[in-house]
Amino acid sequence: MMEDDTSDFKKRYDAISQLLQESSGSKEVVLIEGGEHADLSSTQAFIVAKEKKIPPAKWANDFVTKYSQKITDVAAATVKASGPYLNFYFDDSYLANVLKEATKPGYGSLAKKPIRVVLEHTSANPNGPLHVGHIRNSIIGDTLARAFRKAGYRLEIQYYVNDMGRQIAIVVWGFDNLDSARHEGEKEDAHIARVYIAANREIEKDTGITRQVDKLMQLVEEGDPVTVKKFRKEVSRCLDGFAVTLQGLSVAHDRFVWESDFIRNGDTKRIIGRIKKLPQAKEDGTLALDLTECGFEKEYVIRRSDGTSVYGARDLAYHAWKGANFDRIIDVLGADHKLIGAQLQCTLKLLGEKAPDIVHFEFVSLPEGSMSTRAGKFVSADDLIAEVTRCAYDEVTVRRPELDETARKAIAKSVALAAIRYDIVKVSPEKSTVFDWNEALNFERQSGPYIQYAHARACSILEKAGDFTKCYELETEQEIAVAKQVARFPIVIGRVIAELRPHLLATYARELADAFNSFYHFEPVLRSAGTVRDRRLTLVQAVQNTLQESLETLGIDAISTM
RNA sequence: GGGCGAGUGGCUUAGCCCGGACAUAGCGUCAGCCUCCUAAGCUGAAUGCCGGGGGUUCAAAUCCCCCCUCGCCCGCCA
Repeated sequence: MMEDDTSDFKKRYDAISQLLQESSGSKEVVLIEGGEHADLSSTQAFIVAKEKKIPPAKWANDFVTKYSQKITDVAAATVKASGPYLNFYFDDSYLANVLKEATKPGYGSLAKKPIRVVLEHTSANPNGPLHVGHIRNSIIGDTLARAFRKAGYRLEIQYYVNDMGRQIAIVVWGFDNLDSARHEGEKEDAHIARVYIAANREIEKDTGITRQVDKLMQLVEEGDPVTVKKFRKEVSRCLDGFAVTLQGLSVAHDRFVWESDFIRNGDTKRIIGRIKKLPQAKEDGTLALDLTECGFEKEYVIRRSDGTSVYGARDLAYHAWKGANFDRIIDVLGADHKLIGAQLQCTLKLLGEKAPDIVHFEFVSLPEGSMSTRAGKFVSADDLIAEVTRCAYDEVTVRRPELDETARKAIAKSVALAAIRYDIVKVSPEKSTVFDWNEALNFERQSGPYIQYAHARACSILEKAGDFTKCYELETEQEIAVAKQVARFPIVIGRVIAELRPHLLATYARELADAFNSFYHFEPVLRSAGTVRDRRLTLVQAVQNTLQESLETLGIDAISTM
């Protein structure tokens, strides 16, 4: 297992960084990834030039003559000046060490940490099936969760069930008042959506229904047994439907936390009591908070004038509970929750509670406009999975006609999952997207199946090779380029965690596959002999293992044939 | 009106937080590559005032200011 703070790369980085600081006498040290130029690069010369009025290229040259030996001694690297740029090149032991680590199971795992993290994602209202917008939340959240576990954290994944919202009250009203029998073979969440859409149409025609819905909400907050039971029943049925969808996406939760529990157990009442005592509290029929110090113009309402709590109050109770049981809280939320999320963070800080880190993602819309469960305007995740799986099956059938149907179906299922998850996770969360069937059904480059294919190719080579002696001394440019990509994996895992940006891993996996494919076409493995064959097979094994670990962290099956 | 996010070749997209050496890749277009380890692949070509304008800097896609366009939010809904 790789220790993140003692890795070979980090050691060399730190040593070089130290020498740069020493030589420049500057507080600021610039040491960056060298990319195509070198293993590490520095533009320290420009800083020195500014501070000491020494021409940058001259300083860089002087550094090389004065520090070459020291660099070799402490970091096993050579340094060259390229004009004002300093380029550092690690010696052969670097990539040899990388290959040794990368061929071990679990490569990229970071040191175990005693930190307990709770990560909440998806948490969609149970009033209709998950659609392509919801699953952006699920996939970002699940990928992040997998990365946290890979990075050695203790993690619990939660789904916060909004079981007392207006939407659910509307659903319950629909079941009480409309023709609402389930159709033959209809999935439970789809059934609920149908009733929800119908109920909303009735509300549009007759606004008097709104009062009946309000009454239901009041009853549920009071804990009226019959009403509570009705709410629970429909919410549970919807969650059963979600479970099928989420399983199809390889997305798992450890715990479902019900919003109404925070009313029942008194937590909401207690947190309202604490909020009342805050200097920012304003009680005037309603209970509200003045959050101008956090930059919010409008008051944040906690309790209605009729004495009932709003969603925000329950959410505060939920987060206080999370804070009491975990060291760190992470929430994955849509961009529409930015304001409410910031208000939540601010209020928790005022209360002296842990505030969550919130990962926001922008909206997914359809070519014809934004999605709406109420209007029945959405592409459900179930339809997406079904359609992508169908296309994947056709594709497998064309490519591998010799396989039996069961095998082709199994591959199609994994390929479809890869296509969907990758298509969503590859885009940075702050980009709003328009759902595109062509993109979703594309299994070529920059897709999940492309990376799976590179992995399957590596598996195939290893299978045909049989036993071989490990050899860690690489030589050709292609081999070295691939190994350098392999080396980045633990660093990428670390960055995904630090920046809460899972798409970095998606980009990385694609780049590793690119490098490997290029190597594959230029350097024969099985047709080479002796140590050349051994070292290339060792490299293929490192790539196979790294791709497998990357894919699994992305929640994609690392299949060995396709 | 205010707040947040986005704007990168025809389309999609990385890089932006933390400024540096020819701006990442895919789709599409054009030209090639399967008697050879899986062609869901590889190679090459064309296509970019990195939304516009100022500024800071030796150096700006990246930092600062202004403007434009698009999305989201601004409820005693959740």
